[in-house]
Amino acid sequence: MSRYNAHVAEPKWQQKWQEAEVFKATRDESREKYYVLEMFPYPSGVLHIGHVRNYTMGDLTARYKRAKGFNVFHPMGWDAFGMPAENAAMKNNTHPGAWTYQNIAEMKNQFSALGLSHDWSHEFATCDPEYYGQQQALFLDFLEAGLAYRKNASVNWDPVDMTVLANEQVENGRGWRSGALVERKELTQWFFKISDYSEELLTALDGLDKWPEKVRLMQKNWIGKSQGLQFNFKTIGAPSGFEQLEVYTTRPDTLFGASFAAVSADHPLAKALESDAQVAAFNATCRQMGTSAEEMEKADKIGFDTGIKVVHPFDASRELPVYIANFILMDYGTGAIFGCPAHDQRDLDFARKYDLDVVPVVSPDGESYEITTEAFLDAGTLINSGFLNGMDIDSAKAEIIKRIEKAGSGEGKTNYRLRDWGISRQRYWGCPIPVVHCPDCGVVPEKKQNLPIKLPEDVTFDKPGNPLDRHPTWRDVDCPKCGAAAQRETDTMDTFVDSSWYYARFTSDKSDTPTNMEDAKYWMNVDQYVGGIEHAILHLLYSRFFARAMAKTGHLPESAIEPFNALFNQGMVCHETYSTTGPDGRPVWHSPDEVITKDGVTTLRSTGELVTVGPSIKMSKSKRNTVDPLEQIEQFGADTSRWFTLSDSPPERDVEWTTSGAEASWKHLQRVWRLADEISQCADDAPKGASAAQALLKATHHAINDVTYGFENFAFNKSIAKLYEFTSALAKSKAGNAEKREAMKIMALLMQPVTPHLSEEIWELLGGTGMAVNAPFPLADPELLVENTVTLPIQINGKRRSEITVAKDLSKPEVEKLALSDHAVIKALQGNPPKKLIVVPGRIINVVI
RNA sequence: GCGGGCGUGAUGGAAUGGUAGACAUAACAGACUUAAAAUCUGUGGGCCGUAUGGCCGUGUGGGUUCGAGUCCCACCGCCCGCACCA
Repeated sequence: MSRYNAHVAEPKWQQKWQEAEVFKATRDESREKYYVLEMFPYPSGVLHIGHVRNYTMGDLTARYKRAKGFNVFHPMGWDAFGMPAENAAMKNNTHPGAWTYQNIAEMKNQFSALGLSHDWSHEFATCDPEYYGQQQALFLDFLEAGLAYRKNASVNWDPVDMTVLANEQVENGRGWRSGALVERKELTQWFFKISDYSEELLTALDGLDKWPEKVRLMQKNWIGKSQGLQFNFKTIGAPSGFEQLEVYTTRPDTLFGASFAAVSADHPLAKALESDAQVAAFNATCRQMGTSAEEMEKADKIGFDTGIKVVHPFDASRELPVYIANFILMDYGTGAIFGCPAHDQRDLDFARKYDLDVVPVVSPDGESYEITTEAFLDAGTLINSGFLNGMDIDSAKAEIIKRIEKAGSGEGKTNYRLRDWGISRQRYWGCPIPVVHCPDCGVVPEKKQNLPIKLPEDVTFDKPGNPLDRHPTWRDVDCPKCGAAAQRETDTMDTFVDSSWYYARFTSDKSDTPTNMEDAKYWMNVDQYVGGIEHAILHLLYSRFFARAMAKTGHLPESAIEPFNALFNQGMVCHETYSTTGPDGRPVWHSPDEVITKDGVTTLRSTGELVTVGPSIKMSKSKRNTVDPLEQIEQFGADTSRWFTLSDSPPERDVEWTTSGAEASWKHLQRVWRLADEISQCADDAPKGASAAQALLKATHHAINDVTYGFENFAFNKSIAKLYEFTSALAKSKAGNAEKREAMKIMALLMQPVTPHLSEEIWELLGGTGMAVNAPFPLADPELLVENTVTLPIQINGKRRSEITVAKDLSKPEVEKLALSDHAVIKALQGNPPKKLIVVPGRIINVVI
């Protein structure tokens, strides 16, 4: 009996697949395509166990769909720009490019060891000039279409990394990489006009029915649509140019409850008043305030009374004080509000502090009442509100908007939280923004024939900041328009730009335009996208915007504006933690291979010291609870890792990596191999018994049916469970060897998307035609899934008491008769008729007494 | 604060409103073995009972239903996202 040796079999089959180019996809209009894509990795140089899970799931889908007859497109590439390369360059005195391409080479080897069915012929890295040159072409088209523009904006500035950070890269007021306190800074930056698509990006979410509900909701909240009224107050005592103050509100119905107005410290009015030292000092205080969650929780509402008043639009006798307040955001609405303390908690807190009026204008019962410490936010009837009295909130909103619009001092307005996407980064290792700054012509787009604008090779990272900025021979150029001495834009693009269209580039990666319409029409959209939930908003929202912008500029068909038909977010891989107590009383973490568990006691291998076993949490370097996928492959082979990451836990949930679980997977695969080996060594004898053969056939088709269901529905753990069952059934079967051989061949094909190498070995051993990877996926025969008899549980008053086995299509009256003659039922009825008798055909019987 | 999700054996988890705990892990017992490993077989929610069997059981309390892990209401706990968004 031979033992299955993964270390020999796996490289062998990987090579055979490669030689036969089985995963190479070519456009073929006569076949239905299926585009499977996993979020492409950052080439850190190290394959993580999380990659294994992500790419195994995508690979399973790709292999399964291939076996189902689809023309599967499964490309792979590298998200290769970004700061780690610059940091490595600084640390090791290398070039970011050299470091990156070295990592790519290493990671590609590690990926191939997993036996993934990628079509590498489309491979690119986003740092290839052929890729980012096309990205520059897209930028120029976006610029021409008005989708890219430059403006002065207040941005998050990381003083250590010396670059702008996106809002999401700021955590608790600190730069996510450097940990430095982030500063607000006014800079002229490039933006993409994603806000043009706010409404469309929101409404189109409804159509993404194969996306997780959670992701759609997160995007919806992120876009943050609100409907309200934007209008002008007349001011009294304001500086020249500020005769009016424009505010935004979603509660125009509460206008009669207004007791103050407030503006942001960054509002033009607040700035105009800064000649007053007190105002300047107050504004400075506001700007310094932390933006972290706890700080905001604790922060008091503070305000500065400017002495300016605004006049109530419907009661000229009422004048409201205008404050500068720390809780008003400049970049939402108009940066100015009116405060209605009775119906807004913040306004109430503020009013209590500065002793302002609190007048309820919405009442639950139509009667007036006192507001104490909590604002009233529910629905109700308008009171204390002149012409609005007696109306409900919606009518009152409509009425106010109507009157304000009639008076010409404002209009109903929809606002979105989503802001334009700032893409300028003061970094070297990114895609250069292809424009030139000319003293005479201003901002001049680079000519397309000059693309790509390549990054210079001769750069140093011995100083902080952007090396492009201090690279005169690269920076100083002639103006493309007038030829005068000018300077290149030295900012590069946010790396999220790179990943916003790579899926489209894969469809025609050699094209000298960003895409090729014919290819894009055939291959787009991505039918199944697989990746982590951490990209729920940014990457996926940016990609949705990009696809629309590319359609508008003629680079994608209209049908591809939602680039990902289906999205799946896989869970993380977790592991127990192991710690001992160090001399300073703090925990010392140990890696899984440093400890040993025997008889339920976990100790250190080296010293025998007792180890505290912590809960299973996300693998991280700091807790040292990582397992190295390469070591796992070394020990058990890739198929075992693939099998284990898919078993036990549902794909969307976190999976716990245990040594025993990995070993058990390995043992099971060995068992399958042994079974196949035994079958291969027996002559095909005459059928032993028709009933055993029939039972095996039925078990086989149930397995086909159930495994298929799991593969189709991202319930891979259930498919694995069914494969375990099928293995047991086959091992115990008394059917003849010919029947067992057929069952085992079907087993190999069912397992092929999960354990492709082992499947090939078994397929070959049992004389399958060609390679298993090219064999069609088995199809269940519906005839073999139905049973002739069915066992019906009998409940008495909803509790299971007995069961009867009857013919599948026995009539309901017959079943009732049989049920009533069951010994448990007779005993329970004691001669009385049942109150009710429920028979659910093929399911259950319930006797109510 | 707002929004969303989840609570099932020692553990990961199964269960179109219809026999709760499939499958797997850990554990225990047995077979094989001089022994171990490997392999195979079996037991496996709790309590009572020799047993047929009975009672209880899916975070807690209620409800709908012939029947609830599943649907509805309230509460408790945990997790995630957003957060001074007017």
